[in-house]
Amino acid sequence: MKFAAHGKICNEVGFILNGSFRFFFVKDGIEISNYFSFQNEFISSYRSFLKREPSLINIEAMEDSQIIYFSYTSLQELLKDERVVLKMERFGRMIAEYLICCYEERVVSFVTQTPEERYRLLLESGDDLLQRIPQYYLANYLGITPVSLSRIRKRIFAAMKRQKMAS
Amino acid sequence: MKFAAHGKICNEVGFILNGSFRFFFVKDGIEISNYFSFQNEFISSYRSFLKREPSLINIEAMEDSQIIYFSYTSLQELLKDERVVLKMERFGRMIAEYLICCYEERVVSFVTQTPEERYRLLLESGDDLLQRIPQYYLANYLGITPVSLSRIRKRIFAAMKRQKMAS
DNA sequence: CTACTTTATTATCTTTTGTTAACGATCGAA
DNA sequence: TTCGATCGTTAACAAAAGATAATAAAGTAG
Repeated sequence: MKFAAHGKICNEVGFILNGSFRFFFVKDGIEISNYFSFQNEFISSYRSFLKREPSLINIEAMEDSQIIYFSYTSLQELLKDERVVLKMERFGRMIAEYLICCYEERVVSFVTQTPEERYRLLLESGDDLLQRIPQYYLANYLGITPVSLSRIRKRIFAAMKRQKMAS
Repeated sequence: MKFAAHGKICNEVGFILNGSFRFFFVKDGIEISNYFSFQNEFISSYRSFLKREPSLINIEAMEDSQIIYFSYTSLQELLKDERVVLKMERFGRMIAEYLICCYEERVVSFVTQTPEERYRLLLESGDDLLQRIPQYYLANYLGITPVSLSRIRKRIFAAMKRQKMAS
């Protein structure tokens, strides 16, 4: 299922009940995965939703998934009722703040860490991501090619093996 | 002037009246600049401000600057008054949404573009950034070293010169 | 189980980046 | 003006990443 598409205005904000979604771009005809969301998370091409501009990104289900969502027009309808304005403002704020925290950490990692460091930290965190998405998606997520990630893995696991031998 | 410091909780959200601020990390004793803000922009280590957690980033004035700001405690005070809750919710939402748009574009550029492409696009955009910050800050911002940026500039300007000769 | 497709690894080669150090250029203070 | 510090460029080398192709491993459908 496609939730958002490049070049089209994103008219919904969704909440994943179960399943998983992938955020990606198409560059030179190749898909580059950028982010992954699982149950109990909000998804949206939020910039497009807010600014009413064509989306930069695509969002697509990776498996059979269930979501609930509200549309931009239904949000506008709701906001005609004074009594719900406050709650919707709060709701919008919470979604935005949730997304900010995701983005901030991600930008930090790109500026301060090498791809190898990013992958090491992900390994140490034991994040679900490692189990739930294929390695070539993960490579994109880290900002490198699948081939390069494979080499990084080789380096890391060789080093771990040496450590084990020494102990 | 220091607006936010690594390891300390950020208690303010500021708005720049004039001047400029630099966001940076310290890694292995070296400062890595990550973002820059100028007049009429909001600044905050917003994740720290929201979550009441130690800041990951530092924010510091690059020149004499004037800002107005509100503190977390004054925000809490304000929110005791029912009549301002709505406006503050909206205000918080607008700040969060503003920051999201900055971050989203930045993450996209890291995943889909090479450092050279990022610099080329910045050149083409004619962004003020190019005039207002030194090149070694810009290098950090692009995720590379100053030496590497210098090489990229050489490549680009050599290519431009060749194009000019041909025409 | 086999054949086919997809994903991961490995190899080779080229390009780019990081690191370190040297060299100019620029700017401000003495 | 001169000294010193800072910033940008360049050079040389090592390390890492991209591109491409071949191979191995894993997963799927028949």
